[in-house]
Amino acid sequence: MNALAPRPDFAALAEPAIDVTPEGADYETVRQVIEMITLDYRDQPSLEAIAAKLGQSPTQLQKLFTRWAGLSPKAFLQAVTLDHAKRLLGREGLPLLETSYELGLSGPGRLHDLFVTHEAMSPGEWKAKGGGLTIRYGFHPSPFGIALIMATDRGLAGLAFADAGGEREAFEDMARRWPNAQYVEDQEATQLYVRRVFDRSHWSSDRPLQVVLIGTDFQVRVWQSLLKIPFGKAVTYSHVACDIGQPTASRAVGAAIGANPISFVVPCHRALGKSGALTGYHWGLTRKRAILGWEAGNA
DNA sequence: GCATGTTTATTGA
DNA sequence: TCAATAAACATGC
Repeated sequence: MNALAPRPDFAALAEPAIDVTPEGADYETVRQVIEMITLDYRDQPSLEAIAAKLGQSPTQLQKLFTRWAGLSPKAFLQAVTLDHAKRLLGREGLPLLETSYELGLSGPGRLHDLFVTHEAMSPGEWKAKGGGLTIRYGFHPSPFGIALIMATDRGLAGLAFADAGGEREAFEDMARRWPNAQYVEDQEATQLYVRRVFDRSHWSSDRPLQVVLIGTDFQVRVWQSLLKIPFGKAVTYSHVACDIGQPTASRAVGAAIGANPISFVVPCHRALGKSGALTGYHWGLTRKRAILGWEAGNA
């Protein structure tokens, strides 16, 4: 009774059913710019050279990028350097994590930015690997590429990113986590979440976003810890390890963070290596840079 | 390069 | 089926 769960028909998945927001359309361009300047940082390509490669005029590109990130390309680059990252990490100890915050499993977690109430699955539900669960999903344009949203009737359960053409891959990646769940495409249901998550003007404590954390006990503890990191700030993997009371488990923490199913909402992008270096990101280091830089520009 | 903790895959009864 | 064991990791010295 595994692997027999009906899989959606991707051929029928066609083009985005909703209108593409400017930000959504821009990301592809932005992504290429970031990739280019970070990969070839050795011989820092000029804005002009980059624009030429993308077939756009330098001024146009400059404007597009600034509108997207809130930062000029140059400032953006500075925002993701080691030097800046160290500043984000704050002074020694665990400065960000011991803020007033109640850890009750389904209590309203007080977030600094995106207000979220989280709820963990019971061990039994976890063991069922999604069995008996109906998950509605949909693809939507987002400021960071195509976003795949997955939701149960108890709240948001998954958020993945994909570049154009990678939708199927992203779906498989997510579906693997809960192999026994029933998947139903429902753009209408998931669209609500996209707006809530990616439009900061919709972030409010009045109507907190409802999310469901589906994972092992250890993973859920790590994710809850991540939720305490304020917008535009960052911590190291070992900070998180200390916060959950296992200072030597930083590597395990890394693994758990990597398994986080709700990227962006659970800010896995705000975890850095101790040196301030960006270490890894399930959905691509370039995207991690993009999100971090975007937060720097919108802080 | 080695210690580290958790999860997942593998093996052998 | 199940437990013991090994291998894989978004780390940190």
